[in-house]
Amino acid sequence: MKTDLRIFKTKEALRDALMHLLEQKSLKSISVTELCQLAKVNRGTFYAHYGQVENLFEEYFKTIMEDLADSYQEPYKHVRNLLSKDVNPATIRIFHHIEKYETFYRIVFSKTVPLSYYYLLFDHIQTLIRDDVSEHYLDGLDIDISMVSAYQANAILGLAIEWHRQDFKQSAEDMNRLLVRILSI
Amino acid sequence: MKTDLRIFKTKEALRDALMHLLEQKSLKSISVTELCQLAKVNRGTFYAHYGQVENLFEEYFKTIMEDLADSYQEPYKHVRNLLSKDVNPATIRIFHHIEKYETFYRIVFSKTVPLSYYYLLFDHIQTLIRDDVSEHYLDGLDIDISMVSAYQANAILGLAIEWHRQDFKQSAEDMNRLLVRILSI
DNA sequence: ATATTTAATGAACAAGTGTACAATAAAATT
DNA sequence: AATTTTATTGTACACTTGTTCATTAAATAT
Repeated sequence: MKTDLRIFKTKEALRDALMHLLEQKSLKSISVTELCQLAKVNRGTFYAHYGQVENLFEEYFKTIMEDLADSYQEPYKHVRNLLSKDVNPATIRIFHHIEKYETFYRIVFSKTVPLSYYYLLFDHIQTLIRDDVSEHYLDGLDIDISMVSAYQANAILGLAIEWHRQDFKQSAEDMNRLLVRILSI
Repeated sequence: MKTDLRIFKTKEALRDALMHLLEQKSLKSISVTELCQLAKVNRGTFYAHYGQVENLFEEYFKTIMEDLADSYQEPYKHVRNLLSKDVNPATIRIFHHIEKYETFYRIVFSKTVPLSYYYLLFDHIQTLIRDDVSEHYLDGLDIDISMVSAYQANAILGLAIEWHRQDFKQSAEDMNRLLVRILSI
């Protein structure tokens, strides 16, 4: 059962309109009314699919998260585990992923955006890290895997936040090397 | 030059009204109108001081952050540095602080709240940690202190997020021990 | 090709938002 | 105590929000 063509078209029109508006103004300042005017979609139609502008953004979010998963999986083709003290910086791809979607992450890390976006990001990274942690770190240790992965996932996000705060002036390569150095302290 | 008594009174009335409403509903669902009705303050007066309900909450935020600073400073009276591998769990007070203001932190960690609150919290912890890091960790190492403190501050916040997600079922004491164990891995 | 299903539209509603301004009242100043 | 300053009030306005529903139109199924 595929989705009705009309639904596909309206969602597409709304997504395109949102992307255009995001180049000019912040997510929070975009009203449902102006979004629908630009997309040439009835306001009632918008509410039939989404409750607020943020929900529309979250759909776009998911496509980015798929790339994130790919980016994280990538080094596994080459090395055993990621968060060890002797990992090769070149194998970490997460900062390259952020660099690739810089425009997107400037929104996700902006102050006015709801915390839910951060959590979506956090969740993904935590899940990706969880496997690492459980396989390589905690052999036999009685310790909550969720906690350890939350700790390490958010630590990396801390670097991303600081990177954003410093206006992404470092290269993704720099950030990789930095992460590896911190892990080795 | 002290503030006008009238200003003090209206701010107090608004703060009290907000606290009462927060016990019943989420921050996001509180309208300026209902807040002002409860506080018996004209809506125009609210807009003279704050732009939105969130701004009012941020004022309350600051008082909590003062307690956080005290909580963090506390162990310094007893030990050298906090984030070492052999720190005494009893000396870490941050989880106790969160436990003390659990109602507040349930709001700060809730999904619908703006990311700015998280940043306020992050900033405070990062600043508190920065001194630790610069004094004890990086002697002679050429590494960005902001990055290292961002890494470690957010790592701790990762534990707090996971703690919140597990509905604060662990005690603050448990969280302390957990942090120390993770640091020793 | 026609019938059926279902999504989009337009209009209307009560409610909240953000702003403006003259009138009022309360606090600070003299 | 009288005067000046300034915060609060009440009212009004154009606008956005979220919802409802009958009508229209597009897509799917027969």
